[in-house]
Amino acid sequence: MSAALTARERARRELTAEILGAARHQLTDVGAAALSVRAVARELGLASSAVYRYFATRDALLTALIVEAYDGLGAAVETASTDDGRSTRERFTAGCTAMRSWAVAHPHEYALVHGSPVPGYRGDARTTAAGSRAPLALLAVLADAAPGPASALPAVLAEQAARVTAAAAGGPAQRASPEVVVAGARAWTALLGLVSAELFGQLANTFDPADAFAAAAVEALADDLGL
Amino acid sequence: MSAALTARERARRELTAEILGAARHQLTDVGAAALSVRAVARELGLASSAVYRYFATRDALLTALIVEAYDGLGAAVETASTDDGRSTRERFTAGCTAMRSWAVAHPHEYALVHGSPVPGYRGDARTTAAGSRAPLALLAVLADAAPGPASALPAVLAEQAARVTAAAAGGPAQRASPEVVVAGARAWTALLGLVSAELFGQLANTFDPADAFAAAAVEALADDLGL
DNA sequence: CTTTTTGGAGAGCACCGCTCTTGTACCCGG
DNA sequence: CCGGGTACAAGAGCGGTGCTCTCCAAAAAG
Repeated sequence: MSAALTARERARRELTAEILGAARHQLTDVGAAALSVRAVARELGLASSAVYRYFATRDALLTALIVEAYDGLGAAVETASTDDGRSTRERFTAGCTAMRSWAVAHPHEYALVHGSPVPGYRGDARTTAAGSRAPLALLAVLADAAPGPASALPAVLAEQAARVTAAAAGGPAQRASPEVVVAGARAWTALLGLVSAELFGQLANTFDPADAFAAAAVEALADDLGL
Repeated sequence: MSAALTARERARRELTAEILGAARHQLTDVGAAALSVRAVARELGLASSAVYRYFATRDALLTALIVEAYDGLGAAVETASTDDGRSTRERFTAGCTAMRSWAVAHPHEYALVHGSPVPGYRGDARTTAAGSRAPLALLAVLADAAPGPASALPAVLAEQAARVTAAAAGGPAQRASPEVVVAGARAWTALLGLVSAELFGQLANTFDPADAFAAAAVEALADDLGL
């Protein structure tokens, strides 16, 4: 009964969406740190107290934006690395490049999810699920690739890798061997570092327009994975 | 004439140091986002307006803390990777491990310098100089190592690498070949990503106690560099 | 039609960064 | 040694913040 909504329920959904839209707009405009509930209310012509009927706290609003950002990043990486006849290496580098492109296009959203965490903030199940999309997409690409030199994995690492494949149940990443999971996680953190360094100004005065550096780094990442 | 200080100058220096100490204390306590000038003043029994005689703005106070953090991190990496007969690989992995240990011990300081930048903040010469210490220390270790497969560097990258060695004039990192500079920068961003992922909660539910993962990642980093 | 629920608006609390004014203590030159 | 200029702490205050409370109108439920 999706059509049988009372006027109130319709209004509630619409206003929730509008608040989220205004918050999104303000996020891309001034960043998460400067995002204020009062400004969102102002943009919509509401009293600030009214917004709290829809999002109990500023953090709840941020959480919704975090999920959106994770989903946007995950979708970008997934579509860029889909299994469509290309080689594993091409799919992997395309996924990495998509990750960087999305981050460059949405710097505040990227900072929101991969920058310093908000002081009192605790991620819940929704955010961790959404946050897994992008790394799992890359892991799915690697899942069928030959596991490089099968160095014996320490017990802790093997067990943690098993946790990852368990979380990926149902997806193609489930097939990844523990060695590949660990290598994939390394590659993912390296990619995070590459993009974060660029966006957070760590490359200023050195590899500043970072396109060439990022391209080389992604290729080197693929090399290191034996692709 | 360091002893010939007027009472005012002495008081000024002491109070500046005390303010910085209180700010440092509050930073490690509640993090940069929640650091407030008023709380610093409260901790010292001052009026908040008095603090502004010593630091013109909250950002100025943060800048001082940023320089401190960069210096602490740089010193840790430098001492851990000093040239004392150990192999290049050992010095490199020790430097990487020191970087992670420092970050784990000082999470808020690490987030301050390598997390999402403060909205309106612009780093000045002091911060960039201090910020170069740690990566340059690692580059110094790599400087004399054989440059891996000498893949022809794109012109942009070669020129940017030259900028790095120029900035390292006088230090041992100056001797690094462009290929080594690029490889070192890749390793540095990878290390940043590794530590950031751990500290910022990106590894939650997967490689959560990250000691084993970090150790494996650092070894892999050394492998990839051909050490 | 009455009662209950819902969602606005507005005032208010405690905090923030920062500025301005005011009164005092110090420093220095005559 | 003492008067003028200056550095400085304090306090009030401005405009902003997140969030809570009360109040009231409108919608839903009975």
